[in-house]
Parts: sequence; structure tokens; C-alpha cells
Amino acid sequence: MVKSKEEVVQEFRVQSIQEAAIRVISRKGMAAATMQEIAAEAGVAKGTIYLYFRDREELVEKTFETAIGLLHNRLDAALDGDGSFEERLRSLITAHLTFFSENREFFRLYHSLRMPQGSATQQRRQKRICQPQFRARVDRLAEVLKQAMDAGEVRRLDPHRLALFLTEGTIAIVLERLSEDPPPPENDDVELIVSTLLDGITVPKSKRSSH
Amino acid sequence: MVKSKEEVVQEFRVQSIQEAAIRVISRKGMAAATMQEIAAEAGVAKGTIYLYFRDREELVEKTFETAIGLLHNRLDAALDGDGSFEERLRSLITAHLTFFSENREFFRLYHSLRMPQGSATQQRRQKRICQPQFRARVDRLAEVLKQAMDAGEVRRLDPHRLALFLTEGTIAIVLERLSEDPPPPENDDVELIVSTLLDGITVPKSKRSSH
DNA sequence: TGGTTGACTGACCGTCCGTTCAGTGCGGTG
DNA sequence: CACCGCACTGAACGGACGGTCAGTCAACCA
Repeated sequence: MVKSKEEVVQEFRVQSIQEAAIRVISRKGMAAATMQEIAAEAGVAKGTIYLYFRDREELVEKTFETAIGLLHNRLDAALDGDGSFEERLRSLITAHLTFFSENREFFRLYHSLRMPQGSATQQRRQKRICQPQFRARVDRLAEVLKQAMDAGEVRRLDPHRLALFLTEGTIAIVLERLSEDPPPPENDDVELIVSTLLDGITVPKSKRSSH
Repeated sequence: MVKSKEEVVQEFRVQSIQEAAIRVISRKGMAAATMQEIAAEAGVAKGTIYLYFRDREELVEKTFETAIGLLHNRLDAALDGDGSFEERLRSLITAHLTFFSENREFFRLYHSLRMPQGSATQQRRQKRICQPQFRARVDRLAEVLKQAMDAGEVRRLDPHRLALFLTEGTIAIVLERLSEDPPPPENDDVELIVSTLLDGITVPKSKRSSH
């Protein structure tokens, strides 16, 4: 069954409201983004939003799910390749940096969601939505790390903790890059992270000069 | 000049209101902490707070400065020791984990402040206060890393980025520990971080089994 | 072309919260 | 004891925001 004209229009409205919400939340942060401003950004009246979303929470929830999906698809694609562990790690970090430099605004939204705010009920709702999303991503990376451990490529460490450490550390670099204009070449930062993680920061004893 | 009785009483009020604010913000998050609830927590009327703080922003600002001072003193003390780089690194990470396990509630406050929220003016104010605080800490660590590089103990990498990566990665582990009951021994996590950072996660070629 | 529909609008309402200020009670003073 | 000063209180105010709904009008139909 093909989509009727009404359905197409409806989907267009839903999408343009969500895109407006992403922009406003990115600009102002989750708590400061008002329905009024999202409506203005989408070029519709406030009431119109309520024709497509039950209330503010549903708008935020649906918007987040849509937005986060974009990121996760990219990251999963980077991990899905069947190269060596080092190659997969490098492409994961690269995907991370690339995504956020292409979608600068999205970063703020992403972080607003990690640490819930607003009323108590809002917080609970946000937790229900965001934590599983974030956890799923960390788990996915942990799984890849575990494979590498089983294959003897990586030392045996708690894969889940290692995944957390790497993910958040990478996000810190992303955040720094966003405040730089222009940021250094993407590859420099990818290499910094990958080489630190793989080989550490210690100077190999064999290479130390004794000056 | 010694403090008059009035000054002592005044300081006591200021301090107990700030402590109440820390508790409430920790529990509810920055945006959901109301003056009413902070007043109730401190055992005073809402109006009383305005005798000691101009408005909500000043209360939050002063409270944050007080609270963050506690953490920074600890971390600086850990870095100030004159042991080897590895020893200082280990004591820094340990101080981090210890502080947050002793002050679980504080973590939420700390993070609420990292990513500003609320009205636009609130955001600007928060940024002015928090970013320098956080940046100063990262810079302090970067300086220690640079010393270690100059001494030939550590590879030459961008010290500032490395400091960011380490700081945020550590905070991710802290956050995970806070959600565990009971968390694993502190030392396990310290060793995970320190050994990953120093030596990386790759299995040394000499030690690889070929099974 | 007159009538009907329903998507869309935006003024309005209730609620919540920061802020104010007239009032209260208590400790000190003459 | 009467009076005063002052820290403190909490009801009331004002503004902001989420959500509602009576009204509007363009598109479509008979």
C-alpha cells in the first residue's frame, strides 16, 4: 500500500518539527528549549505541535530516538567491518569525530540527555529512554573488546569499564574539537586516542634516551 | 580583629544554607532544585535565603565555588607530591575515586554544572563560573604530563588533549562505580586506568600465546 | 458557487517558581 | 515594663511556560 498524500504531509510535519526541536535543544539546552521557540523554529504555531505529539515529553522522546539513531548507525557500521581489532577501533574513533564535526549542533542535545534534568517525572522518563541507548552502545564496544581479548590481541581487562573509559574519553576530545576553530586534522586526534589506548603513553624502555 | 558574635552567626547561616543547597541539587539536579526545597532542607523560610544571597544565581554560584574547592584541593594535593610520574598519576586517580565515593551526592551537582542548562542568562553565568574551574584542573594535569614528557618518561603527545581524555575517562568510571552496590575494590579500577594509560591494552608481542 | 471540513492558529488558562515585603516575635535597652 | 530594632517568616505577586480550544480559512466537494 502506497502512502496517501495526507500521510506524506503528516510525515513531513512530524519531521520538520523534530528537526526544529533538535536545533533549538542544541542551541539552548534541554531545559531552556520551550515549545514556543520550537514552534517558531519549525514555522508553525505552538498548538500545531500538539496535533502531532501528545505533550512536550513525547516530542523530546521521539526526537531523541530519531537523532540518536543517526549516530548509532554510523558507529555500528564502523564496528561491523571485519578488519583487525586495531582497524575497527580506528574506524570507530574516526566515525565519532566525523559525526560530531558534521553535526556540531547535535552534541549539546546528546549531552543534555545523558545527565537528566527537569522535574522528577521528566528525569525518570529521560533515564528510561537514554540510559538503555547509551548502555547499548557501550555494550557493543565492550563486546568487540572482549572478542579481541579472546583472540589474544588485547590484555584481559574488564571490557565494560574499558569501553566506558574509551567512550567518554573520546567524547571529551570531540567536545574540545568543537570549541576549536579550526580544529586540528581529524587524524591527529584519532591517532592520539588509538595509540594511547593500544600502547599507552610510557616511553618504551628500549627507546629512552639517557640525556 | 576577631569575629563578632553576629559574624559567626551569619557565617553559620550561610554555610548551612549552602550545605542544604548541595544536598538538594545533588538529589534533584540543578534545574529541579527549588528555593522552597532548599529552604526546607536548611530549616529556614524561603525569604531567609534572600537575606544572605541576592538571588538564586548567586546562591548556586557561591555554593558551587565552595563545593568544587573541596574536590580541587584533594586533586591538587595528589598531584603536588614529588614522587615519580607513575606515583602521582596513581594518587590522582585514587583521589578522584575516593572523593566521589565519600561524596556520592556531590557527583550529580558536579555534572549538572559541566553542561549548563536553564535560561539563557543562567547558562552564561554558569559557563563563566564552571568552565574556568574545570579548565584549570585539566591544565594542572596537562602541566604534570608535560613535565613527564620533558623528563622522557612519557611519549610526546598533546598534553592538554591527553589530560582531557584521562579526566573524562576517569569520570566515566566514577559514574559507573556510583551505580554499583557495592562497587569493586577501588584499587582494581585505579589499576585498570593507570595500566591502560601507561602501557596500553595491547598484549606485548613477546607474551602472546599462539593457541 | 455555496457549504463543509479539518488543519492550523494564537489568545488564554492553570501551575509553578523566584522574588518581595508587610507582619511577627524575640532579645536587648532605658 | 514598655519600647525598639532586627532577623526571620510565609502569603502574595509577577512572569514564564506547558497545554487547551474556540475561531479562522484554504481546500475540496456537491
